[in-house]
Amino acid sequence: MLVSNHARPTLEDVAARAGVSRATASRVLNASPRVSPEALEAVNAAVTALGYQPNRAARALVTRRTGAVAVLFSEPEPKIFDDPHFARLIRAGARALADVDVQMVLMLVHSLDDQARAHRFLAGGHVDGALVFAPHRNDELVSIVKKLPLPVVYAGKPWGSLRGMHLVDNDNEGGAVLATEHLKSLGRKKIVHVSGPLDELSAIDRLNGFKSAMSLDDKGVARLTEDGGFTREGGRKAMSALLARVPSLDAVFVASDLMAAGALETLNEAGRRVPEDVAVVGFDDHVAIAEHTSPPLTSVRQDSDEQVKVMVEHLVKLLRDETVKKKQQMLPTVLVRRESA
Amino acid sequence: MLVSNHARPTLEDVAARAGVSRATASRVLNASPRVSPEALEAVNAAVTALGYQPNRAARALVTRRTGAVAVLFSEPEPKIFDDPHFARLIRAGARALADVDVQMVLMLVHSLDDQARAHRFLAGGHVDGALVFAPHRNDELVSIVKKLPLPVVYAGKPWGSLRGMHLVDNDNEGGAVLATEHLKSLGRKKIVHVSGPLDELSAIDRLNGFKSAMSLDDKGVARLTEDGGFTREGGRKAMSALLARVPSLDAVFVASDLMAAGALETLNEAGRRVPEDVAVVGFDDHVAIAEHTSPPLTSVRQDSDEQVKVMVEHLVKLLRDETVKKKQQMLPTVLVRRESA
DNA sequence: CTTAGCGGATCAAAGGTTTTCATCGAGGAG
DNA sequence: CTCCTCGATGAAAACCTTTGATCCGCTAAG
Repeated sequence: MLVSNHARPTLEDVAARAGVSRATASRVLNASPRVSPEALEAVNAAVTALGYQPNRAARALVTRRTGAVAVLFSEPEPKIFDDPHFARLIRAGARALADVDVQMVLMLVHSLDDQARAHRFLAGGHVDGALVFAPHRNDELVSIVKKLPLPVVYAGKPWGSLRGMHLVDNDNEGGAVLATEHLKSLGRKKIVHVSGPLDELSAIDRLNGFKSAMSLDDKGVARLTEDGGFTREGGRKAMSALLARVPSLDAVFVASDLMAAGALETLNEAGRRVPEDVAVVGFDDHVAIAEHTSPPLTSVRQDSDEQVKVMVEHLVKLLRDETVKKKQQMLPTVLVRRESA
Repeated sequence: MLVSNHARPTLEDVAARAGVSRATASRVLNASPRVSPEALEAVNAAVTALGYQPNRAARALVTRRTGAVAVLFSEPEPKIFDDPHFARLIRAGARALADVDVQMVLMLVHSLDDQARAHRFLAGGHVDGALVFAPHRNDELVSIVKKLPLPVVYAGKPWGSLRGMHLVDNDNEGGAVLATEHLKSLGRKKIVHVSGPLDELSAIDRLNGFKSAMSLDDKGVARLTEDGGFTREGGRKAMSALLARVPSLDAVFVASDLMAAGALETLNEAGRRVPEDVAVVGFDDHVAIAEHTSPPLTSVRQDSDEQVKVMVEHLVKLLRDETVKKKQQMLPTVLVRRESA
């Protein structure tokens, strides 16, 4: 029967009820081997009887670990968070961390103030580790975090030296090759590319994939690609520019689904039929977008849920001081065929 | 100069350096009035010199407060989190909580397991309070949370009795009236409504607003409204059903922008021009949607950022044991005109 | 001159857990 | 029968902060 006494039971209470000392009770809770079966059972019984919950603060005080990790999103433009990709990452993080019973402390970092706050927070020892999403070039946050004596796992490659950093990346380059090869296999001859902003490494990797699959030199790249800034509107504009520059184009690989949606609008307005006149492949395979364009969008899938899951597993290992075989992991991408190519 | 000693400085160190006792140093940090100006200055100097950061665990242990609040999203269907609305709420929450220096612990609650985990967590005293987003009918999570001796502020009206509950709601009913009156003022005679799922109170409130603005009885409601389930696809289907049932309709008030996007597609396919033949008003004013439909969507704006901000302010007051004048607050909605009506 | 009052500082306890070290008892070896 | 070993347990220290009780040195009132 649950005691409805207002004060929460303490380990002392549990020990008393089980007829053992506080030390033994603690050992049971922490699954120490040096405890007799009888004691173990008695303590467990007392725990459930009293509805005992360890006091996190007290535990943290002595163990010097908090049982929480920070999840940092660095993004200078707040509106980018309307991107469904962001929601997906958060959801995946929440789930994966909950599964291992770790608190998720979410921090969104936009301004310099936010950076300072994040720094204080991380340096203050309020978390045991961090997951960092910082895709942009020369992000100050990365430099800050790097200096801290704190286990960190990055999503994708942060800008700068990767030495000793733990990260989980999607195979952006491989995905881009996949997409481009697919277009080539359809017999397309004039393939162009709408890239993401080149201050993000994922965009660069995708561009590089396109470049190598097409065997392009820098001049070719300059002619056949256009930056769409990872926005829908940017996708529209980039597509217009490419149509003007390469009127005979018959296929386009677009570095994100959102931009691809914009590009499709432009192609429609220009009277080009998809996929008859122009084949289109996107990237992200975000179903909420890809399934609702007309026609539905063929796209490269990167499994964000998996990425975050692997990041969490990786971080947990670091927290447990286990050795990790590979500091930097690469996740495969696959092509999902719909009607646009 | 920062001491690069690996161990973090403690209050004891600060006190020693300032030439006062630990107690005095503590009072300075907590802005107690009973401290001399000299002591205050000496302590502050020591704090900055050492880069001292209070140990959260130790503080939590003695004060019995954690400096963290939980943010709970209860949603049986995980995919709903792809809804941009969700990202917006999270972003607003992160910002508002960071501004008052409170940790945000995010929990997504889908399954019964998740509920149990949330219960353990909240009952375990790991947070000082909670923000709860649980729009659905008879959500078990609400009953669970209600029983806990924990300050909680709800987003919108949770199902069931509202006695003594703290909540911040948008004026859904008022917004629906606004939308409907606007359509009437345009001279429209046959106005119909695509509602949200009627197991969400926000959907019911919007339906009620429509009902009262149109002076409908239940029979009228049954004929002129259709449930679109707050999804794009649902919006399409509901619109089809309404077109079949009321072929002469000349306006529609749709209870969410996402559904409105679907409804617009259906109207296009049916050859009805918007707004000439059918005027359309949405709800949410989610720019990423409303500005990209064709034509751009007139919509009722509910300011989610503001809602969350007010929720946080409200919760903070509860945490400080301040009295709150109004337990239940209602935020106004406004009509944003674009081209669809 | 004594004493009450007061501002300001210190002392010490409390808060709940983990963990080291010592103790205790039983069982095996000599 | 005694000595050792070893496994299980308990006592107590340590983690760092807040806070009520206490104390000290002065001034103002009686």
